[in-house]
Amino acid sequence: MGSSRPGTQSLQSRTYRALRRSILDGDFVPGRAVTIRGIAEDLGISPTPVREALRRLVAERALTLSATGRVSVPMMTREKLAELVNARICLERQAAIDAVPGITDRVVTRLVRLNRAIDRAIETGDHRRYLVTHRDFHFTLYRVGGGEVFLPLIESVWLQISPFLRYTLTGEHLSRYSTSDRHVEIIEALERRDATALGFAVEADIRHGIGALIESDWNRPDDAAAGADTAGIRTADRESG
Amino acid sequence: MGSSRPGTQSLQSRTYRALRRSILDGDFVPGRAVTIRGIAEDLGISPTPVREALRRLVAERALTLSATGRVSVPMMTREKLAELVNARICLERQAAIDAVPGITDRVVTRLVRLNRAIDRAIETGDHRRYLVTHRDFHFTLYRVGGGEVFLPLIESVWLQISPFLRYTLTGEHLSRYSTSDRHVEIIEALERRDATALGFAVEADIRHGIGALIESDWNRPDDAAAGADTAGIRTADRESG
DNA sequence: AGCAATTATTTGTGATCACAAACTCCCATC
DNA sequence: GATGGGAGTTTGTGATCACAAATAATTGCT
Repeated sequence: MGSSRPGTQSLQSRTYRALRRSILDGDFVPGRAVTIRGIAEDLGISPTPVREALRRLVAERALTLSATGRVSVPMMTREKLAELVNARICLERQAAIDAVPGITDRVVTRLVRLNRAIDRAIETGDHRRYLVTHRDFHFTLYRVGGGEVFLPLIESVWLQISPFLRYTLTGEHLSRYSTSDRHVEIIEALERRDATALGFAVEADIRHGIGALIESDWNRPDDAAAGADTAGIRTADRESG
Repeated sequence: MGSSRPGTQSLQSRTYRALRRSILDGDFVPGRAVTIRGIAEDLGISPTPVREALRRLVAERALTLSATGRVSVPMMTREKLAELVNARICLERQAAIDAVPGITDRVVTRLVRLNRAIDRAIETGDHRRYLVTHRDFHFTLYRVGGGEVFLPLIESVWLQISPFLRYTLTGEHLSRYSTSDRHVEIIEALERRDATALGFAVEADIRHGIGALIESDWNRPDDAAAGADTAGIRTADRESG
């Protein structure tokens, strides 16, 4: 209605999508404040659609709203990360299992190709491309059996984890803790249409990918937190709101 | 900031809470259109905060946004309900299990008391009070181990199911399919701090509560759907957006 | 009467504005 | 030098307005 052309989506929607993508791609630093007018100026639009896009991301727990109304990228705490991993396992194992009946050879082929793309990203050290292909691999699988319920829930969890990945999947970790071998297990389970094995493979993939990186980063919380206004992990930071 | 008094919450927040409560309490009829200006007039406020509250509920999947931007209470489909039940089982079983370490006698006592309140609501046929106490029972449990991750996810699923309960948990069903016996199993598992048994009890409670009602309503989809502008269940109604 | 086209109304979108709370920066004071 | 207070700036909130798309109502035709 406010759209200039009929085919064009709403400004609020496009803003939301742009911000969401930035978050998933790891552009948002935990703890950074996000202002409505700031983004509005960057995009050359009025504050109104930006406000709505931000509030939507807050509703999806991708961003947090302080008691004073300020929007910021949430901090990660040890407890929260543990919960997020639990939630990922819960939801994604079920989503994968639900996908089994709908799995075709075509899907498997695509997953194999995506897995190769992930390996390439790791080899070349392309962090951003790794995040994109890795995400594509998982959601391609979940979309198969997926409906309107599980996918949004899973996306919400991924949005909450994504800003934190900046501090973990970088440099040496990226090559050392390659997840592609776990993905191979997932693919093999899919080829056999073995739901039980698939569930275990997905759980192993999640635990391996996140769990290993928790320890690696937990033992030296200073190198990331030292940098300027950004802080990676705080032990227990109760937020109001 | 826009708040007239310092202690007062934002209008948008209060509007959101009011609408959300109405949805959970079953006041919203599936298929009904919700207009921004309509609610704004009812509450005597400007459209701005109402729009934000609605968009937030859309983000939480409590309401749907059509391609034209119109907000309405979502329709229920067979597939969607199955997914919602799966999601409830996934998330709530895990939330209950996570709660076990934090369970105190005090919590158990409160759950027993809430369970009695549920029974009273069933006996007196107070549908609204049943919904409130039933919800309170579950979330009291989940809040124990609960953090900032699982509870919002679970709440989102409940918001999606709630409008549909209007067509199921009414009159005869309310008394016939009493859930309190399943709640007793939950309480007993809690008293023994038996996480495994608790998981099964929660799953049984969810399957029993929803599953039985699926059949009962599925066999006669006309009595509810016949009424005026409201429609309860549609077999497969692909929505755009 | 049934149906299509046209008009009228409703409704969402996005911009702008006023206001107050929150934040920042600076300086005076201890 | 560190701390507390105060002026200036930034920021979120909510109201209002203009506009276009969508829906509803009405008219006109067959």
